[in-house]
Amino acid sequence: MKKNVTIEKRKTFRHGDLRNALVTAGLEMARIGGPNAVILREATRQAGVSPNAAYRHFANQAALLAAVRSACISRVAAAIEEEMKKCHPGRYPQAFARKSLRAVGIGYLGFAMREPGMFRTAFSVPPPVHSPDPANTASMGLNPFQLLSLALDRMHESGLLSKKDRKDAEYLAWSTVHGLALLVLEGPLHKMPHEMVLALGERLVVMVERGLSSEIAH
Amino acid sequence: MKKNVTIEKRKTFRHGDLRNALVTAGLEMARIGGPNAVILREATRQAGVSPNAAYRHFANQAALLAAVRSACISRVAAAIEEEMKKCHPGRYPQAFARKSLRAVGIGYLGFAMREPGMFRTAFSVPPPVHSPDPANTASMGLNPFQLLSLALDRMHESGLLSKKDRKDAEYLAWSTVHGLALLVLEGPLHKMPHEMVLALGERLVVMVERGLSSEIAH
DNA sequence: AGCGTATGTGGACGATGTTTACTTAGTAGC
DNA sequence: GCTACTAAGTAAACATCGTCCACATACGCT
Repeated sequence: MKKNVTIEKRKTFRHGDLRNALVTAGLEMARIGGPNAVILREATRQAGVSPNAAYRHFANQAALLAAVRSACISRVAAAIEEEMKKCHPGRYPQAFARKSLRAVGIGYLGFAMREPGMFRTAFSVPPPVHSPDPANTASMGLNPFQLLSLALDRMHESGLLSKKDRKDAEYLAWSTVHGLALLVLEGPLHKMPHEMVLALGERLVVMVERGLSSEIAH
Repeated sequence: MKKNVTIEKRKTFRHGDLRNALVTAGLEMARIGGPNAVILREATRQAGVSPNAAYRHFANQAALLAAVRSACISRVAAAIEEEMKKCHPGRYPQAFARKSLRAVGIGYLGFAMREPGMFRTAFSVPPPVHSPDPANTASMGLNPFQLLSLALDRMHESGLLSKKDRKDAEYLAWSTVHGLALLVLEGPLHKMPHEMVLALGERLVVMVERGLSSEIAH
């Protein structure tokens, strides 16, 4: 029934790479069942090791969970990057800026839909995302928050956003997509069909783009 | 050390109101530690009853948690109502509509800041909020989602929102405030000062109001 | 009065996180 | 190359949690 992928009974007394094995196992559990599903004992089991061995690498299960969370955040960042790669700076900086902002929002939401467990794990309880912890980044070296900032900078530089409106705009923009994602993943919008979520996502980023700037209409 | 407030050793064999006592105990635990902190055994302990007694009133701990969640949602609705009571329909329907929408957003966010544990408990995993379960409502008989709908209806009726823009607007608006609340409560914005959160909340509802309608500027 | 049943009790099981004490083997120093 | 240090894994135990089973109690209906 249970396919223990990783228990190929090692022959060395030392595992060699236990810390990583535990995080990997935890990541898979998070992927399937969210943050509450990352069980310390189960991780050691999958690594083919006694429960206590984990305590040589993590202070407690919260520490393990924190490591798993970092990994999840990196995945989010990677998903956003993937989306951002699709937009190139052409001759119209404003179009580029808009596309960048949209990429962040859609990348974020897309990941949430594709990997609900990891997404929920990424954003719960005490993540030090704000401080640029390299463990949270993907290939560009930016965490999701910084990727969003980048997109907003492009908006500002291209004249789409005044300096005043640019300030703290990441919080507003992020709130929006994050809220939709969580309402769908573990909230009352639980059974909303995927395509509708994505359609709402499109409307949402438009709303953000329009709503951020105080220029047009007061 | 531990003040067991409610264990006044009953003399009747029957508790009389155990179901309620358990929910109350659970609510307090949720208030302090969020959904993960509502422990079935602890609830029975506080009610001065053996652990299994709970199973005469709830199928399992998930059922208890569901009841607690409903109570939490009611509190959210009550907080929103409180805020909505402050705005009266005057001679300017549009002003009334705007104030209503703002009331929903601010009431929601305010509750999230005041009662983080209950708020997090209210919106996690499988809440049947969508169906108008009377257990989720407050004095007006409306759950948070319906209160939001009401405010948006006022926007529409007063001409601030076209029929097209009105459609599904509750999802967009809700996403926004909910996202900010969760980012602050259990996300990366964990240590943001309260006043800044509320200031952002103000900007947020403005953004929603401006961003919802496609009339002005496309 | 008697009885059915809703309600509460006691004891047990498996699972989890965590601690304490012990074992093993890789490595650094002489 | 031997030895001693120490990082890494093991074993056994404990407290807590959710849950199941069998049993006890007393409320309220006939």
